[in-house]
Amino acid sequence: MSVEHTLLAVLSFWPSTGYNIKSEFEHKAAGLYWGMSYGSIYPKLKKLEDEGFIYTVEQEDEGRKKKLYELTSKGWEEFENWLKVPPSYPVIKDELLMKMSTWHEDMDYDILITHLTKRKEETEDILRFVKEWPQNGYSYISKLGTLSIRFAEMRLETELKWIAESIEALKKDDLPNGQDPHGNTEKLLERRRKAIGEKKEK
Amino acid sequence: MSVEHTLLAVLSFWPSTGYNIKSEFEHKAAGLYWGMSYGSIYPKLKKLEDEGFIYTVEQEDEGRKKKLYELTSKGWEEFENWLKVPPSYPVIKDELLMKMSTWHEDMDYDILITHLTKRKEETEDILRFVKEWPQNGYSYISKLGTLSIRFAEMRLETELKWIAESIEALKKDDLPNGQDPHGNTEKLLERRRKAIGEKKEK
DNA sequence: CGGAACATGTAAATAGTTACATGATTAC
DNA sequence: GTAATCATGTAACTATTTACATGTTCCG
Repeated sequence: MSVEHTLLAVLSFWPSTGYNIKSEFEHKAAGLYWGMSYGSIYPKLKKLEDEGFIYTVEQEDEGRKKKLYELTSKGWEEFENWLKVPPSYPVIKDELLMKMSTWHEDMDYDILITHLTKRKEETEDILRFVKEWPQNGYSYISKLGTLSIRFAEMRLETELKWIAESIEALKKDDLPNGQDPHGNTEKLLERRRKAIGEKKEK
Repeated sequence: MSVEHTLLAVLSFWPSTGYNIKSEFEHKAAGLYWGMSYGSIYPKLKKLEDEGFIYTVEQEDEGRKKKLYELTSKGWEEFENWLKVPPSYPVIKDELLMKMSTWHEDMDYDILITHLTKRKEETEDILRFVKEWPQNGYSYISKLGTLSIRFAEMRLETELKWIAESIEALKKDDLPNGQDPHGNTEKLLERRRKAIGEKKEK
């Protein structure tokens, strides 16, 4: 998914500066938008301007000088054509799931519980924000924006439910049965013991 | 999140080849793991070997010659230390949500419904896989793997529920009310009309 | 015997972040 | 007056993908 189109999308709401775009992304990272660094934003804005998708509305009058960018007709066209292109399937990179699914039985479950607890708190924070956002009285949220936020909300609630279940299962040592037709759990632990043992002998 | 640690994590299950690692990632993209290209995998495996985290177990005997990589004691240590590091918050890049939340009222909702319908089918496919995976009789899934897969399942089910609700709302034109204290919806449409209009005059 | 899948790798291009440089304005 | 925030930008680095090159083995 291209940074360029994300910038056009943000500018479609209202004319913005590079700095402002970055701040927008800062806490609205509930899965609807995602972070970009200045090192990406400024060069891309320049590129989009050179290509005629956006233009600058210099604002020197009110206080600070800043470069407000606005969509051109070409920019609106490009943006709307992009909206019509079927979106690619989302990319989710969740280190916690990766770590959890590769955790092995010779490793302390308590550390995993700590990871889950930390995640619980982070998720609760975001959920709190997501719930208040459409009711704070000042943010602009369109009808479809509300529908999108509804998804973020549902997803976060599902996550919290899963975290609670998982911590419970880990604490009670009441884990579901896996599927291990070839005794891989034992093989893994054996490979590990052998590898670590060989080291000790040296 | 580093590719190196992901490779160590995959190799912790069993010794693998570069080619094999890539295939593993191919359909288990249910959010637990994510894609990597050969252009990333092979150089990184070499690097990990040079640094003593993995070593090759040449397999010329059975059929094709291939380089099986296995963890060294140093590799196990690095892997387990990585597991203990608190995971960073997941990154979700969902183009559909981005498009939906920036969709505006002068654009045809039918196209958005098409996007949602496509997403529904993709999600159903993955959910089907995720549900069968721990019961197919041959894949190795640890107890914690089952717990992780459970999350993928819950998340996908939530997504389907939201998609159904959203399509319904769009079809009936029964959308939730947004929050627009400054008349931004009208401003947006006005800016757009003006931009497109200016073009026509030329 | 030919095509699909297995298997390894590299070079060039592209994408994106980090760290730095610079300066204005606002709030205390 | 000084620290925080607003504001723009670049250079160097790091990461990652794409496209290509090359060869083997399995299956029909």
